[in-house]
Parts: sequence; C-alpha cells; structure tokens
Amino acid sequence: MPGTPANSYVVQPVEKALGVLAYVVECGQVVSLKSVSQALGIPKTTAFRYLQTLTRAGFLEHHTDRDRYSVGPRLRAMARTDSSITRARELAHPVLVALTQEYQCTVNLAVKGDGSVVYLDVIDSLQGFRTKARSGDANPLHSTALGKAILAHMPQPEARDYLSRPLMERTGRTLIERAELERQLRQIAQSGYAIETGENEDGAMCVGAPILDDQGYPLVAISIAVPLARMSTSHAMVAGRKISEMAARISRSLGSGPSMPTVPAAVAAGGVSQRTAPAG
Amino acid sequence: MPGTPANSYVVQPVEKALGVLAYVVECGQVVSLKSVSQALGIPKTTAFRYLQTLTRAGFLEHHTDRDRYSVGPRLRAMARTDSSITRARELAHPVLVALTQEYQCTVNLAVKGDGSVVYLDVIDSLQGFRTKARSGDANPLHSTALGKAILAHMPQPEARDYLSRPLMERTGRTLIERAELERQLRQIAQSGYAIETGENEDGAMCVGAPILDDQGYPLVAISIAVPLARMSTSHAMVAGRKISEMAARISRSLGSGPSMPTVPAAVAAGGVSQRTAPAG
DNA sequence: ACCGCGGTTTCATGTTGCGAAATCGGGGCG
DNA sequence: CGCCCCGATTTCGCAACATGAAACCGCGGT
Repeated sequence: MPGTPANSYVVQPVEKALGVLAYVVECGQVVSLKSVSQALGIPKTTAFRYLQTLTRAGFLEHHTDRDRYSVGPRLRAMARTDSSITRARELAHPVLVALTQEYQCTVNLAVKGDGSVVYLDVIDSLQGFRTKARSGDANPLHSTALGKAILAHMPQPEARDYLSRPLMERTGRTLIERAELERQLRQIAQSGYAIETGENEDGAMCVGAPILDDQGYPLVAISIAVPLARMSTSHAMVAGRKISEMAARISRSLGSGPSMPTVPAAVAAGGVSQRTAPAG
Repeated sequence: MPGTPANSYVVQPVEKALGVLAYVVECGQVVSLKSVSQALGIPKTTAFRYLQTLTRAGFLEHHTDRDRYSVGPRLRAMARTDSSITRARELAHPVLVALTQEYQCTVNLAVKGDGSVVYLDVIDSLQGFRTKARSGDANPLHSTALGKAILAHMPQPEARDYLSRPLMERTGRTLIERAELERQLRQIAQSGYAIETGENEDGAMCVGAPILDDQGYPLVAISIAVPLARMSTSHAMVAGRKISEMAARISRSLGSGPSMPTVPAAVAAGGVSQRTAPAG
C-alpha cells in the first residue's frame, strides 16, 4: 500500500487525530462519532479512540446526553494564552523601542515558560550595552528581573512550587536562599517592579515589570538591561517606577480588570491569590 | 512497568503529541526540541517526530533560524473560528428568544459543517409548532432555509463544490436541480434571507438568514420554522427582511466589516468572492 | 416486542512507532 | 585556524501498540 510516500517524520496517529480535532472545530463543534468517521474516511473504531483521547486531554468536550463532541476547555485556554501573548507583544513593542532610546540599552520582553523566562523580543541599542540573551533563549525565573517580576505576581501555589525546587546559582550574586528571595518578591509585588543586580549575568543590572493578562496572571514581562556600574539603586528605582507604569498600562489594555493596578499576588505577607477561583 | 493502567481507549502517540502541543503554547511559544524533550521527559527522537508532525499539520510553526517552535496558523484559525461561533451564539440568543415570542414558533441557530447545517440552539415556542430538528442534529445545506442562507453567502468555489455533489431529496419539494437551486441562491444573496417551503420536512416552512464572521464568512445562520399553511409568501418576505436585519446586526457586532450589509458572495450572476485572497 | 442504528468492546494481526546510537552541522573557545 | 561540544537529524532493528473487522449492547422509533 504505497499511497502516500510518507516522506518524512510524521507520526500517523498524531496526524489523523489532529485532523479529527480540526474537523470538530471547523464543523462548528457539535459532532457525532459517525460524522467524524464518515467525513474523514477513517473507521469508526479509530475515530472513537481519537475522540476519546482528545477528550481526555481536554481538547474536546464530550456531551454524553446526545453523544456529541465539541471544543474543550484546554483548547480555549490555549487560544486565550496565545492571543494574550500576541497582543501583549504588539502592545509592548513601541514601549520597548521607547525604552531602548531612553536608556540606550538592551530591552527585553519575555514570557514565562515552566520555571524559566523565554525571551521573545530583545531590542539592542545601537551603541550601548548588550546582554547575552537572544530571542528564544531561556533563563531561570529567580535570577532575572523579568523572572522575579513574574514570580512576584504569580499565584502563590505556583510560585511556592517553583521556589521549593533547587535554585540554580548563575553568578555569585544569585539569590538562592528561599527566605531572602521571598522577602524580595513581596517587595516586588508591592512596588510593581523588580531589580536584579548581576544575579543572572555578571556585570548586568536589569529592571523589569510584569504584564498581566485579563485574569491578572503575569504572562510576560519587560525589562531593561544596563551595565551594573552605570546605574545607581536610586536611579534604578526611578526607572522601575516608570517601567512598572508602562507595563501596567499594557496590562490594562489586555483587560486586566481596572480594579488592580499592580498589586495582585504575593502582596501582604502571606496573601494568597488564585488565578481562577476554584469554583470550577 | 505497570505505571498507568492505560485504563482506556487512549492512543498514546496522540496523547503525548497533544502534551507537546500544550507545552509549546504554555511555554510562550518559543521552544527548542531539547526543552520539549527535557520538560516532558520524552526522548528527543520522539519529541522531534511530534514537533515535525504538529508543524506539518500547521498547529505549530518552525523557525528554522534558531530552531524554535511556536504556535502555528492552524491553531490560531481554530481559535478564531471557535470564538466567533461562541460569540455569535451569545449575541444571537436574545434575538432567538424574541423571534420565538413574536412568531410563536421554533427558532434555530445552526452552524455550517461540511455539507450540512448542524443545529446548535433550537428554541421551541411553548404552544406553537415544533420541527423535528434537535440541537446536535444535522440537515443538508440545500434543503433548509438555514443551509440555503449559508450557501448563498459562501465563497463561490466552496458553494460550487457542494452543489456539484448529488443532492439528497428530502421531500417532494426539495430542490435538487442545480440550475434552479443556483437561481434561488442568487436571489437569496441579494435579499439577504432564504425561504424554504417544506423542502426539508413536510409541512414546515422556514425563513432564515446568515450571520457572517469578521471575514464575511457565513459561519452560522438563524431561522424560524412555521407550519407551511400558516404563512403566506408575502408574510414570509416581511419576516425574512426582519430576520435578515437582525442577523446583519449580529454580523456587524462580530466585526464583519461595516462595508458589507448583506450582499457579499454569489450576488450578480457570476460574481466571485474569495474568503481569503489567494495571496498566501 | 421487534428492528435498526450508533456507540462500545474484543481480539488477532502486522504495521509502524520507538528510542539507542551514529551522523551531521555550527558556533564558541582555545 | 582548527578542535570540541552541543543540539538537531538520520538510521535501523525490534516488538509494542495502533488498527479495524466483527461482535456486542442499548436505545429510540414503529
């Protein structure tokens, strides 16, 4: 059965299941096993298994009453995450450019990605200082201004989980003691910006602030990176306030309820914040 | 290695690949093969194949420069489709209720789904007439007011494709002759509403109109269903104009450019319309 | 009570997904 | 200038596992 030359490294079950997923979505999301099987020309047993698998993974939802499938919560969540990030990048871009010009330094926009920040946009100043990080690189959460800004605005359980893991020591200044780090995070949650003094890369100081999505979750963060020697703490604080304000403006554009300026998560010693109420 | 009892009908490659997909999205969409492999604990060969498959299917995008993966156009398209339909349903609901009350009859909201309309919402009047269709059911495009309204506003190539297939004869009145049907579709495209006189179910007359998404594509349609005997053609035309107007208002809320009231597709004998210019 | 249609379960089969290891490629450092 | 190392591809043989025909079940209609 030569048929398709199977040119490449395509895993057939995956490919077909994705076809099923796409079909369900395109079909306006109320689909029976039979129609999937017929429309895509795959035996119903197989279609059944794919629907089952997709449902279990939360990509589809199974309405047992009429035995129909529709798009599931996981897919919706993914869509929202993606569009939030995309919008945040778009909104942030002019801000990043402005920051580069003002401080003559590298500015970063990064997303949170399991235990790390991943740089999406890195804009270098023409003449100024440059850091090692390039778009696509990843760094620990606890050793960067970006990451600390995110950590400080994260729901408590998630932050706690991260902090309970061993923290990599990137430079001699990296904060690896949990109590110390948590103290700083609380302060960041209050002030709305994070300062990092060579904790990730020797000689580089960063000042960053989080951008919150419509649920108040710190999806991305922006920062400036300057030579450690060039900026005093008080200057950094001024910059921090400014950056924090810019980030907050973007958060507001993303729909992060007008009720929360910049103090959602870890503020107040043991304050607990939930991204989504456990209401289900 | 008992581990998971694999209780059920889950296809492992699919499950794992969905995990990879979710990871890429959650990670803020700039991910290397290695991080996927490490984070999910699957050998890199396998991760590679999944990424490859997901990319080929358009669910991911592969940035060859830095060898990173991010969310692909297909996933974005799915997300938009879903959210459009969801919004359309929400916006349409009060309209449906109003129509039920006004006409004392069943009203429908259906989506287009490969060669058929699938009923999403069916609201019955308390006392009045009821049709067979229930939420989740499907009917042919050419035999229902809903379907004809959609067909008439569909991009020409897609409509042509459908019409070139054999058309099922649901009742004695079903239009199965292509020329005749096309003539009617052109008229529907102009007037903005479709009338069906017992062509899908004996004794039931329907009047329907399409709701266009932000691309001008007829994603869903709404209709009322009354006993064939109860409504004259002239009454139906009045109702049609009203329904068409309501549908157009919803289309506008969905962002269907303010430049097109109700006449996008098949209008004017051979007019051609493209959903998306073939530029891609 | 019968019939038929869709969904679920079973089961034997061989296709095909898997992952260790070898290969390639490129960027950084000496 | 060339070596080295890391990460992405490719190869390849094995048996795990996806597959789909067929049997089974439950329901809704007649």
